[in-house]
Amino acid sequence: MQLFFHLCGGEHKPYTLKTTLPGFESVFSVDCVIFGFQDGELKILLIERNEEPFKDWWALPGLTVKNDEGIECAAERILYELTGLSDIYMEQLYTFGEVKRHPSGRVITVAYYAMIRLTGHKELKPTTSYAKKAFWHPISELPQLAFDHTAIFEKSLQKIRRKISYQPIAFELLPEKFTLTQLQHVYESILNKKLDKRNFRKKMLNYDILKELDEKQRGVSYRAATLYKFDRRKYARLFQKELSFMKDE
Amino acid sequence: MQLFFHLCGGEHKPYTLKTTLPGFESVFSVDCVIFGFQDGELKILLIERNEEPFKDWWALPGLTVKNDEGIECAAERILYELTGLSDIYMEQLYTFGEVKRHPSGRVITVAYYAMIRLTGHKELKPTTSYAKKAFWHPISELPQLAFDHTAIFEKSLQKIRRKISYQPIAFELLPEKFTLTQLQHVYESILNKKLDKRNFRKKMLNYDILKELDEKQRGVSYRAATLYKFDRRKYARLFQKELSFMKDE
DNA sequence: AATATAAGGTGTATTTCTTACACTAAGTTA
DNA sequence: TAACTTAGTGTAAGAAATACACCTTATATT
Repeated sequence: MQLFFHLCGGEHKPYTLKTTLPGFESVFSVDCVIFGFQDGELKILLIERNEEPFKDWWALPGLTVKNDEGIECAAERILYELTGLSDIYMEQLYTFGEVKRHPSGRVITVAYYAMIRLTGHKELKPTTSYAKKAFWHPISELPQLAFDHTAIFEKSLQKIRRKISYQPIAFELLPEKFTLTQLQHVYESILNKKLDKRNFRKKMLNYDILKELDEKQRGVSYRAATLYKFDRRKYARLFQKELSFMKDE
Repeated sequence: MQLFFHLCGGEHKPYTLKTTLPGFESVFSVDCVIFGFQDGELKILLIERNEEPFKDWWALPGLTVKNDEGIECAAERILYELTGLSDIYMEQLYTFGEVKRHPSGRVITVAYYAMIRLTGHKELKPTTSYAKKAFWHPISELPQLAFDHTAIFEKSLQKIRRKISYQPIAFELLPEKFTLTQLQHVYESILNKKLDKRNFRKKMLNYDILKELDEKQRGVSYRAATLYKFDRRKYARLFQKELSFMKDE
């Protein structure tokens, strides 16, 4: 029954779990890299911590997994609490279990990444207690992050860079109806390189997974572009073949 | 301080952790899919369990992570205890955290996969207490596995199938010196499809990551093939470009 | 020594994919 | 109506992928 103290670990405990992390019923946590696309840039959602350790630092949103809760569910809970959204594209990224990654004791965290559609107006919910505020940060200029969160973020970026070349995840960041130029910008910001417009369109249309709509973009000055939709049916039909999107260089 | 019982979980406890899993100091475990290549087949190492639950079933080798032990280290421990090998290619696969995946309580497991060189003679060490024996099983005819281990295995296979197309993991399964045909057989058994001999060789040699040796295969009846070595230096030079191995169909 | 056996090793033509590249068209604003 | 800004389009050259069949060579057998 010494379990608790074992879990809290030996040599390094500037805080005990009991005092600093009330309700810490488990040493599993979930951290989440939430990607969004806004103003032509790839961004992630960070919170400003309201608790020790790393009070006032920026961090990835995270939670402790409840004992009767699946890890996946915990990840969905984070998203819901912060954004009010559910039914979001989300994948497990990696599990970080360095003995000393958390200064308060042994905390193993399972990292997820998610992609959400930012329509631009949608407000972030007033954040939960452990965070003062939550903000979208462009990935090109992230602040220093708490814990090993910088490493977690880097890993998530690597992962989506690879993934975007064989799975249609770019669409998760765009509104249902989008222009080819917007889509190209998503690819460009994830891959961090410029793509050729004509080649991009040719390739993308060739996959035959988009549906061209009768509708044009609205509310832009200058010529409006045609809108497209991602066509899940067509994609599913092709899915066996596993497209190779934008294999580049 | 009810922590322990929380962790052991609510509705489902045919066994208590205390009695069935002595020394169960943590609810993290590590399970490992260990791949080897033998007799032209891809195999994995399974143990026959010597303990409840799932006594007498085949299972992936697994361990409980110690409180002061990194997850990675735990994974290496499994390998070492079973095979006496260390310094092995090993990667994290996925974390399985379904609330009910373990009948004795909440056990979150981090799965790894490893690839080892089977020279054919090397004996498995007399196994540890929780296992009666350990055996190499061809992946084409696996028995039913304990817990959710079948799902873990399937995921590992998916992962290496993808990975082999962009990273040189096939070499991890072969002896240092190998023939091109052996290499092709590794690709074929991971991808589960026949490849064209001439195209395979052309492609593989084109990458320029192999070193042709002055040596021939020995001990075979019939014509001996030239031996090759994987050249890590050459590979590192090319690494930026990230080869696309055997992208098929 | 001759023959049979089994795997080793090689090249070419076709098609498909990738890349590089620049101008006209259309809608909006002043 | 002129100026601005983005939309939208095609082709040629090079690279990579595929499909395909036979001769060579080392060993084992007679």
